[in-house]
Amino acid sequence: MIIISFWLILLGFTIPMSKEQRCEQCIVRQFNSLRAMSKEELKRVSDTKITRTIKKGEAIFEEGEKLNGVYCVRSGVSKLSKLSENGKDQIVKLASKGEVMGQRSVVAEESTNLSAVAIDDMEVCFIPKDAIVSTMHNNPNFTLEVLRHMAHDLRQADDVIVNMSQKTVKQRIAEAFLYLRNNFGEDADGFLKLTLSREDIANVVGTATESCIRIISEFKKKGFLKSSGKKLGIVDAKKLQELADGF
Amino acid sequence: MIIISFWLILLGFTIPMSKEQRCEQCIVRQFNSLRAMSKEELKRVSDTKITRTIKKGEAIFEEGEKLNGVYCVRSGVSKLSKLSENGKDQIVKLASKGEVMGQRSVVAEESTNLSAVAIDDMEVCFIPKDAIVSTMHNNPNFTLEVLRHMAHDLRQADDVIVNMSQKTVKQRIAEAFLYLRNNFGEDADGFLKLTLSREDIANVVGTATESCIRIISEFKKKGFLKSSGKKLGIVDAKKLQELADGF
DNA sequence: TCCAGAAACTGACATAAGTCATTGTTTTAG
DNA sequence: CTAAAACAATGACTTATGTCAGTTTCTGGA
Repeated sequence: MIIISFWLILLGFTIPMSKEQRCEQCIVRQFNSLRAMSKEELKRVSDTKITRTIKKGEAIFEEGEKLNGVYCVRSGVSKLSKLSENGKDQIVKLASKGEVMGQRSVVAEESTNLSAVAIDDMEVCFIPKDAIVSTMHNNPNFTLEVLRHMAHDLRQADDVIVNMSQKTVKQRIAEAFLYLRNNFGEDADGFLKLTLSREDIANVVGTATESCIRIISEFKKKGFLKSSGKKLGIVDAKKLQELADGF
Repeated sequence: MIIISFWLILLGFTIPMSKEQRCEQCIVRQFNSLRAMSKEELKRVSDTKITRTIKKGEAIFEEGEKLNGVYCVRSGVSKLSKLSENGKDQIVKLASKGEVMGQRSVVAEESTNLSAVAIDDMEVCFIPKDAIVSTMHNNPNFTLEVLRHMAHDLRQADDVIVNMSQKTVKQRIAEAFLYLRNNFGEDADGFLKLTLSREDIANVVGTATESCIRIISEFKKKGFLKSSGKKLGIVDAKKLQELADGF
């Protein structure tokens, strides 16, 4: 029995941070190695950072590009997606404040397999490859922490594969909503803070937009969800959870 | 356009080896770091190995177990699978000669999320956690190589997720056969060397056994596959490839 | 403020894939 | 060698999901 929602696994998790966060903290936290990076290393990373503003809908990088560094999200949310052969986007992860995008490509020295597109207006900072690579060469503990983090991610990818191939679209949509609430929160009126288009939700769960809309409508009719304009909110989390778990 | 078959990605790849292979070579190759491990380290790994024989159908380890080491396959083939909530097994990888099982759990210090069951009679050797962990602590290059390997795997896991959610069962079965031929080879008569049950094939592609059987029958009727007893062989690889790519 | 384009929604329909039941065919253990 | 068990095959049927086509509702910019 899987205890942690697989959407939580699929989409990663947000790391809470103060407003005064610095980019190097993104790296440190994402790589899970606060103690493993020395002061000088932190400083070097900090010195080389470049901040960039990205408008809603704009791309940060595209599938196939060679990245010569990683991007750390300071504000806003980005979708990391991959184009399938039939022309559909599959969203593999939603990256928000404190998360790093592009590490895998930098570590493996391959071009990215994912595109990053802003869902909101965003602010990201760029950390050049060299800063990371040289730290890894000089600091074994840092590398080890990164390794642990990746082993963990890899293990969870298996869970996603199982869920993708064995849960119904309805179950996956129910989980997606619970994930969105748990990770991006809800406002005072009980609506989800992060508003995704139906198409984006469909691309997260890997289904057709129409199917997604139909199931959302059904959930609204049954009183599991509510909506107001573009905003969606969870009414009956328990029922959604039951549904996601297969009754 | 994905060039490498995603089954190749999903199931990993076999590393060719001589009969005189030693377990430490499994580790070195799997971790892709022949040059990164010193002689003494190799010796230590070699000294601590324990060889075990496993009969067809027997489990090497089960989902949820804590592993205190990794297993290296010397002969035979093992399926690494995960039980889904609805009681079906999803095969995530087929591990054969030269491949290491359980690294992720050891590195991440978590219990396994996968079960390993022998498809053939097998011989595996066990390398205790300590041997690996101490090498990682003392040899940064080794760790770095392991990290690169994992970053690569993680990237490919995304591809599998996309294919699982966006290809039809027929496409996935076609790819599975091409994968089996490319990675386990065929005998003089053109039959696949590795014979999987229909149920196992179904569990690899994530479908019902009956659907799998039906599609295999269809492929035989159309002259893409041939069979003789339990053995299956590819007749028209080009057609299968076209089918897998979506015509 | 109004309009154009995007997004959301709905219906009708086709098709892929799962389930259940039954029978035939191999394997394997005794 | 034979019987029981496991595996493969097939038909009939249901259900889930995708596709196409069209309508309504939002939303941002001139």
